[in-house]
Amino acid sequence: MLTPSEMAEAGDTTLRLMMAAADAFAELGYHATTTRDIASRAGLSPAGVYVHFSSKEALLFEVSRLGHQTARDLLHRLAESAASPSEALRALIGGFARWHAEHYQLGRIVQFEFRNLSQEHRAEVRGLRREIDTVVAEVLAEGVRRGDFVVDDIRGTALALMSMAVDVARWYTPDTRRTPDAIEATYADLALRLVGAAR
Amino acid sequence: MLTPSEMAEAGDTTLRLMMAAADAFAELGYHATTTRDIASRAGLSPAGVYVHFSSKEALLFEVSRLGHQTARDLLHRLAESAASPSEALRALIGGFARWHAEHYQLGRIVQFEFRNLSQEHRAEVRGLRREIDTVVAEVLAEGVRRGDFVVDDIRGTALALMSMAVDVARWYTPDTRRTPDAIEATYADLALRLVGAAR
DNA sequence: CCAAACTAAGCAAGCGCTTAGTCGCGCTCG
DNA sequence: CGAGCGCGACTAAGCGCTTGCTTAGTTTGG
Repeated sequence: MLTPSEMAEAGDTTLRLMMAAADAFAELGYHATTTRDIASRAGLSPAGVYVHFSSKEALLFEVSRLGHQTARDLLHRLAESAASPSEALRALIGGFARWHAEHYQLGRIVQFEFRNLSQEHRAEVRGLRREIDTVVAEVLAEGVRRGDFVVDDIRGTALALMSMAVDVARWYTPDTRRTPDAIEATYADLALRLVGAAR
Repeated sequence: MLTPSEMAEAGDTTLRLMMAAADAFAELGYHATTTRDIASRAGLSPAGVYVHFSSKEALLFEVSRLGHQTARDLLHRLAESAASPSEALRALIGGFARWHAEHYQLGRIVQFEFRNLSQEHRAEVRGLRREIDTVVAEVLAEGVRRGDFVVDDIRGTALALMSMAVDVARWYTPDTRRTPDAIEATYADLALRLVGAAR
């Protein structure tokens, strides 16, 4: 019998492969990562990858999809549990920035490896991206309607807000001085400033 | 004799190679670009690249360095010609965002291909990056000193400001709806909001 | 006639992926 | 009950191809 932590470490081989691929893609980039590298990080022979995934690109797609779904679900949860547009925006941008720090590997793949997906897979992921953008745009629209925010270009402001949070994945590493806690707090404050929120 | 536009098109072969490489790296990414691709975009045989550059990485370095220097010089010019910290910040972030749209190929290489440089070349480019960050941080500090800006974390705010502008290179393409003009105006306004500038 | 710019041909290494088979485990059935 | 069978997980070996880069030679302007 395995303890829970052994379970998590040994895990299902498919999941272990996805974690290994996420690590490698984030560290080296998709094209600089070899299938042999992924296999050895997961403790398999080079051929072992193809028992679980039909191609290297299919593995990227599964990792990218998981990342997008996780991000979308996080944002939905954060938006729903907020009492006002101001609180929602704080939670959204703070939480999203924090997520890009804590899960910077997944974040990098989501944000920077999109172009390496096949055309069909890109189309599928685009749907998830639209959902993500919509969450933010709706909070902005509601805030403007209630007079809490002063924003002339909702889509443009939403884009800039997301840019701040997304870019965290580009510079964050575990030995960065700033903690995820501090990042969350900073970006939540900055977000409210960006929408001219009444304070 | 060549007309100026023919000069620019034919150009010096080294420059033509750098432009071809910038196009290819921006479109496909460094590792997905082959030296054969760069050569044919520049109208040379595969071997012709190595008359002018010792390796594919050396070519990336020259392109990256040119991009960093151009960006740094632009920011210096913009900061110097402004009469107040508010005007300086408007010019810096608006101009930087605009630059990342108009020169999104160079921008992508500067921001997203950094990790593919050799260790020595990374160190050299890091120096240029520090200069770029310092320009923004100094404008923020001066604005805070004069009481024009209200900012508690200067480095953190500078980082977020740059993130907004840098991220333009990730999503911008020539057929984007938003024009560089509109992007400049939007981001200049957003920058002033981020620092709580008196309006 | 020489140096610099360029090319045709190709080399060694590494790539994604396949093939042919081994291993071990649960299940049937005499 | 246990011999044997089927099957999914996995590997050793390697195939065909592309890669970055080199070599040996040709062309060309001064």
